[in-house]
Amino acid sequence: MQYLKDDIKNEILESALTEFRAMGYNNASMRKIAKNAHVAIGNVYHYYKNKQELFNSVVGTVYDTLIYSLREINKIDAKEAVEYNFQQEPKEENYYGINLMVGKLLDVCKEHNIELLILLEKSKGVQNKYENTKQDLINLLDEVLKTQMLQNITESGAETGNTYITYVLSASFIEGFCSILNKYENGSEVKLLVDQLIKIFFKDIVSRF
Amino acid sequence: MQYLKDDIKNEILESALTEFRAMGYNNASMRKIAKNAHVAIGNVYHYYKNKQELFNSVVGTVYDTLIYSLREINKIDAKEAVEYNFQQEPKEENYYGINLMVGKLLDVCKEHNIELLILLEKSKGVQNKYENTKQDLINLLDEVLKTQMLQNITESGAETGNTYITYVLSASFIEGFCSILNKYENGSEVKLLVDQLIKIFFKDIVSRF
Amino acid sequence: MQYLKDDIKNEILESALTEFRAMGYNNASMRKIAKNAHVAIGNVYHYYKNKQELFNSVVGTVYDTLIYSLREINKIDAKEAVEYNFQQEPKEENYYGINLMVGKLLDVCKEHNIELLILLEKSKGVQNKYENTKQDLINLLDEVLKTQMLQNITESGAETGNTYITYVLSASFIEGFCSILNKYENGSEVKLLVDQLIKIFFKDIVSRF
Amino acid sequence: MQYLKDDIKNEILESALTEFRAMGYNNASMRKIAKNAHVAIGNVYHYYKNKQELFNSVVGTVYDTLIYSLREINKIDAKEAVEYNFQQEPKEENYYGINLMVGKLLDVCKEHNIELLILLEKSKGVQNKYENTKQDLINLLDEVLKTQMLQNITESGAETGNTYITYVLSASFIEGFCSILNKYENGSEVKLLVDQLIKIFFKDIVSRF
DNA sequence: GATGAATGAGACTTCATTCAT
DNA sequence: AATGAATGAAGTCTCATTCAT
Repeated sequence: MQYLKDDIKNEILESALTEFRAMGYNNASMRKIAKNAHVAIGNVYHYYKNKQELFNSVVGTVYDTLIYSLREINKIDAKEAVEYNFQQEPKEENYYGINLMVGKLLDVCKEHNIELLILLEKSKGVQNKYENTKQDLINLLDEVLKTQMLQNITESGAETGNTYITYVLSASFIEGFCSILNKYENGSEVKLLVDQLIKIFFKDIVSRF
Repeated sequence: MQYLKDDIKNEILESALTEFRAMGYNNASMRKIAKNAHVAIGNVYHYYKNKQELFNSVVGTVYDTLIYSLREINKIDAKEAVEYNFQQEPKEENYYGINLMVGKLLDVCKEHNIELLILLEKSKGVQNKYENTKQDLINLLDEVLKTQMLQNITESGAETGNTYITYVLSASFIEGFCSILNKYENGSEVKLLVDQLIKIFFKDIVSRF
Repeated sequence: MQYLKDDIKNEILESALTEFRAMGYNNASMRKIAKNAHVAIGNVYHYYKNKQELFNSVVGTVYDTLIYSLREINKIDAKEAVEYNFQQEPKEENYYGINLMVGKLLDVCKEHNIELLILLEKSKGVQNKYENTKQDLINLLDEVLKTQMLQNITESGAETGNTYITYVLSASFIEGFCSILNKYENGSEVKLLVDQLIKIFFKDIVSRF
Repeated sequence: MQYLKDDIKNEILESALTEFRAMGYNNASMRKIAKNAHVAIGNVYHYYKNKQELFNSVVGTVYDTLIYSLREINKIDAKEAVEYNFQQEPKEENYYGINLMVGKLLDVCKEHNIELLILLEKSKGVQNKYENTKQDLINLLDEVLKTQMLQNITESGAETGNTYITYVLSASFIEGFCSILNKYENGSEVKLLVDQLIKIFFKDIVSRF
């Protein structure tokens, strides 16, 4: 019975994963989730208290580890971050701590691309913490860019112009990250592409302002 | 009477614009649109057959001109595009036809930031052509990058690696574009930021592969 | 095994008693009953065919003895009732057979206050005989009052007015009785209060018409 | 249209009145209400935001006037109440301010027997103020009896015994009141019976303790 | 005997759309 | 042309009851 029970839970979870990914939280239908899991609607509610908690079960773990990582990154002072990376990799691959941040991201979500994707792109309408994850991520990246990169640029004597540009870069970088997650489920392929994306975005970025 | 009728149509359109932008197609409420237009719900249906057609009327024109431009750009062979630009601007600002493409984008939508935004970000759930606009745009940009930029890279002897990276770049660039549209409604401010974004993305891009 | 089985049945019964009293028949939850009895929901249905029958088992005995008593009282002719009481208690405490009736009530339910309470106040929605117990009780009391008390009043030359007043008195007396059951579970305390209630209701009642 | 609209509202209201009276708030079905009003379920929600507000519309007015009266009665000090009545009626019809209280009750609800009945007997499960109306009424009456009647009894040297008896009397009196409301919709018939009930309950009550 | 997973009708509620006025 | 009342399918969720294990 235990075995069967887990089977059903998984089928529901997978059906939910599919539905949430396809429709987003708000437009996902509990009925459709039940149907595609070949389960009566009431049974979905046997395993998950409500839609919110089902969503929870889909993305909760990924969210928690993500948040934990973000806090870790926040704790590390900008300078330290640079030094920390310095000891591990050649300076020119450092790109202002982005590697650190994205690396942690990839570590914790290695096997949960889709969940992370849902969390970032399909959680509109959820009544709680999840809804703002993408914003939080963008804002954190924006902050990192502002405190580190912009400083370098100013020191170099160049004009930064409208500082909203760092937010734009953050948003577009996160989007690029998401489009990689969308395409590849294999962790190592994701890593390769993300590394290339970081390089293309941030190598010599000062000179392009 | 014709005049009055147009007044009402416009009020409905503006109300719809606001609602679609705020809620997206699926979660937009016809009742709220009617209410904010100070019009009875039935009267909305007098002017627009249904939600779909109202959406049509909000983004249709922008969509049509956008599509027309995309086709135009598609017609222009890669080489031509480069030459075409070459005659107008210094080569190093050319960035492989991106300026051309984005320039056309900005031209046609100069006064219709919000409509473009809705078209690109808020059309999930629309049952027709509109839903894929963003994809189409990304795909076109991807194609441009593949036919021009990748060729240059190959010629330079560098490794391109996974060619999906151009798609990723396209997606993230379009996202950056959208985040600018989201922030600024003033056309010239948008242009300034978009130009900077293009520069940051594509200047010396070959060397960053 | 027989012993164990009875243990479980009893635990279910007690849990049901609590739930029915707190929620009433309609809003009682079979799940909660099972949970509080530390028994699987399926096992409740092993012992009791359905909610209806579980209710049966909770109040059935009390109902049967109650009905039996009511029929007994009905059989006893009004005059006899008076005489019967006459031999046991001083006349002025007789109050037209009410003591007889309520006394029997108290006798049969001495140890089952709560069941009687449920039967009288919490059986709304039950699809059978039980639903009308309170009505039946009120009607019987009404009949007793009509055949005995009203006759006395008429003989005394007073006006009885609207004879529905006896029904009203019956209903309010039963309610008073219930509110006592609700407050006290101890049989002797209940008896004291009920006796006082009878006195307040029926002593010299002829003179108050 | 206005005429029609009010017709429908009334039909819904009457259907709701019937359903609430028969089933109580919790077990009343919005579908049944709609069906018996010959109206689509959605249309009920066009007129009334939800079940709660529909209930509101059924009993709200009666509740408000009732509460207002209760507060008025509370303001009047016990002694004053006696004197106040004294100037209007012969003392022996006074019965410790009960007439005042019940008279006000009857005044405000003269044409709304059923609504009052629903308020008092069928509002269990409502998530707000209404649920406790009957208790409040009983408690108020209990207070009046305790502060006035019990004092008289003590002065007379008699034993009051368990003072819970006043609560029992209050509860049973209110029940009698409700059973009258249940039977008669005609205001004057109700008044006659209620007056008789008061007399039977409270005339010479001291001597019956 | 015992378990609790599974079922599905029905609860309240929303909303795009239609239609009589 | 304009109104908004009316419709009903579909949304989330509950719960008595059944049944495979």
